[in-house]
Amino acid sequence: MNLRQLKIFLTVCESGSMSKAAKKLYMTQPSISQTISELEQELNVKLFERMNKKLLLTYAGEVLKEYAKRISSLVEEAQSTF
Amino acid sequence: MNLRQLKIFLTVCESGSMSKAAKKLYMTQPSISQTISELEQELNVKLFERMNKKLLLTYAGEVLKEYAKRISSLVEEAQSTF
DNA sequence: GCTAATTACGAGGAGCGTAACTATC
DNA sequence: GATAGTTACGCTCCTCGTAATTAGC
Repeated sequence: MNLRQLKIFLTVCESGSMSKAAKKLYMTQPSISQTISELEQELNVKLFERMNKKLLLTYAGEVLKEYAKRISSLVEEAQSTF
Repeated sequence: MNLRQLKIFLTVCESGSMSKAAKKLYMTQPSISQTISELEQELNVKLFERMNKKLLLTYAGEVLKEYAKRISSLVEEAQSTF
């Protein structure tokens, strides 16, 4: 787990789709998809339910999302300090 | 800035030297040194005062250390959840 | 002379893009 | 057939280790 993954995960959560997240982050869809898969494998948990072309956060996903938000804001705060 | 850098920085802070941090992290001295240098360059701030073979945290270093502790513990908490 | 830190450089792996495929609307 | 996601693959760059250098005890 690293900040890059958390940032991408958060963006997917907020935008509701990988393609939208890709645009926001100026990345491609496959890279986003791959990163989410890696994160799921590393944590050994499913973060999204892939249903009918719609991404749905699992409970684990919701939990991680809250951590990701707190961690990211701390990091941004730290960076803006210097 | 990433979690790897923060982890290494914290270990150097806590152990008081790069060589001790290297042992703790099962890494080599040069890798530690390089990572600290990168962090200083990225944040454009000096984190340690190199005096007489002794590493001394600067004020900026102290500030970053606190952020690093909070961020790292959050990350560990998140990881231990899954 | 030994320990600690920095600098230089090369190898291996992570991360991203392109291309191709699958599937849902 | 258009949009969204996954899989495959290659290239680039990051990260680490080894080797060599500098400096303080």
